Amino acid sequence: MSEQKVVTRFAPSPTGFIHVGNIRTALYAWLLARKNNGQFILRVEDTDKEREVVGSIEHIKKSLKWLGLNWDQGPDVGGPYAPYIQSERLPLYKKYAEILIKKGLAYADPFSEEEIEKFRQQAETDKKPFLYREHRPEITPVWDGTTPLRFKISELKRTEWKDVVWGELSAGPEALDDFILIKSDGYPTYNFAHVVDDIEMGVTHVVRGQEFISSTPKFLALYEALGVKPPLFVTTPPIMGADGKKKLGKRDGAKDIMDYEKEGYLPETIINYLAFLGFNPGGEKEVYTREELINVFDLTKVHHAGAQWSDDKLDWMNKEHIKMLPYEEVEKNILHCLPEGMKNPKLVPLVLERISKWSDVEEMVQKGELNFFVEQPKYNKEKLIFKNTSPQKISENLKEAFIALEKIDEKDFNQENIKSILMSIAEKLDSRGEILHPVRFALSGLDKSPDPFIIADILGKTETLARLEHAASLIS
RNA sequence: GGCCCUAUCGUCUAACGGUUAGGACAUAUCCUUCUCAAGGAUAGAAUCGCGGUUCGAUUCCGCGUAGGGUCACCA
Repeated sequence: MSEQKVVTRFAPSPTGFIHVGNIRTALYAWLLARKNNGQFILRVEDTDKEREVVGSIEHIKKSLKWLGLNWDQGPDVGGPYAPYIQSERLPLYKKYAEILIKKGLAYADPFSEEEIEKFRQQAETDKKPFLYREHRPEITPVWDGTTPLRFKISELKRTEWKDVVWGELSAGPEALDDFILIKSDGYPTYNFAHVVDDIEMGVTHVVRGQEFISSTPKFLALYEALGVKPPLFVTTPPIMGADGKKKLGKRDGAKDIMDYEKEGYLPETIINYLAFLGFNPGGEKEVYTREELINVFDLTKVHHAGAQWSDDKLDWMNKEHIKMLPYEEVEKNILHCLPEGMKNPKLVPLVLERISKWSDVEEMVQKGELNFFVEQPKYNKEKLIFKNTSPQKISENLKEAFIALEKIDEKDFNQENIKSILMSIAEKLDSRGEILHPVRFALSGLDKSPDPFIIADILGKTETLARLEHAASLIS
């Protein structure tokens, strides 16, 4: 009756940054562990020393931390199965290799890389899948560690297994091969090392992308050879690029997850969006907090087909998450993005409704959309004219606006009062634009801008009146 | 090429044999408005094809088609 504790892991290799595809797998593993009060392990699979990129472990940890995917065991925090870096666990793989050798289930590979390459090319010209086992030597030398150690598939059979997400899966005997356990450089292969570690660390749910489905029969053969019951397999669907139909990978321009931080997306947005790309709890709610996600996450509702990435929807979702932030938080972030001289809380509401992510603020500034705040705009006087209204009329209206606004007390010079007073004038005209347009243009100098009331409020009484006066002087 | 997997609006998805096939993003129109943004409303838009099973198929089965994955001393 003892309930098995859920143990999941995220096991990246330090070959650079991690992108959304990697992160979603990590997220599902994390959600699964959190939902079940289990353990989430971070394990570094650095067995390919050639592809290793310096600094990537730190970068990956930074990415996970930014997203709040905290790990219970791993490189920094340690844990009962430390170390959590595969290159520091070499003796363990050796030990497992010895067990297999003793059982007669592993042997030294006598072929050179060139010879194997020839076999492979032959298979290709024959249009057949390459299987090493078809070249398996009769007599194998004793393994001395200088050549690869291969796993000996003992029984060629159809493999059937159950995946938590995909259900019943199977593969023919051609999926089985004498794969390499330990490379000639002494490091284990992924195929071997991850199985050993998952066994040692008591991983209950192996969460990974569907690119591993086709090698699962090999893993199962290895579990069988070691006499260990395999864990549950949780296979996630791929994420497709936004334009093409290809799986999103680094080659197809998949971005570093930290780029999303730089662009000003909230980590909650990334988590939410990623969780829903390939999973849906049912119902019509789409914006979820981290805690809500943990609650509703359900492996049986993870999809099988790939889903296409959409920046549009991501932006929309980020807006939704910004709305959920306390206002002080929003203000802090927007002010942070504004350059010196523009760091004014009054600009925040105006900016807020025009952005979907923090970096949009910088874009607004760059486009000059906020320049009206720091300087008297320069423009041609023709721009003040509203449609067919005569310059005389425009001039009169500007003066009338000036007089009306001048009457407002300095301390009452706010959006509401400005609006009511200007609108009362506007209503009497043939078209409200006859006054609203020149006033707005006099204040902003922009074809497209926020309404004149908010701009006047932001500029303050003195500056507002000065700009109206300037406009009137241009046109008269 | 072998093996494996997948298939609902343009996109993300809901509907665990019976619905006018629902929602969201995007798009369009309208309202609000001098403009833009935001907000509100409305609209168009889908079950890949062909056969079965069934009183009834988006849903189950087969075939086809299309897409994806994989076949390393990479993970």
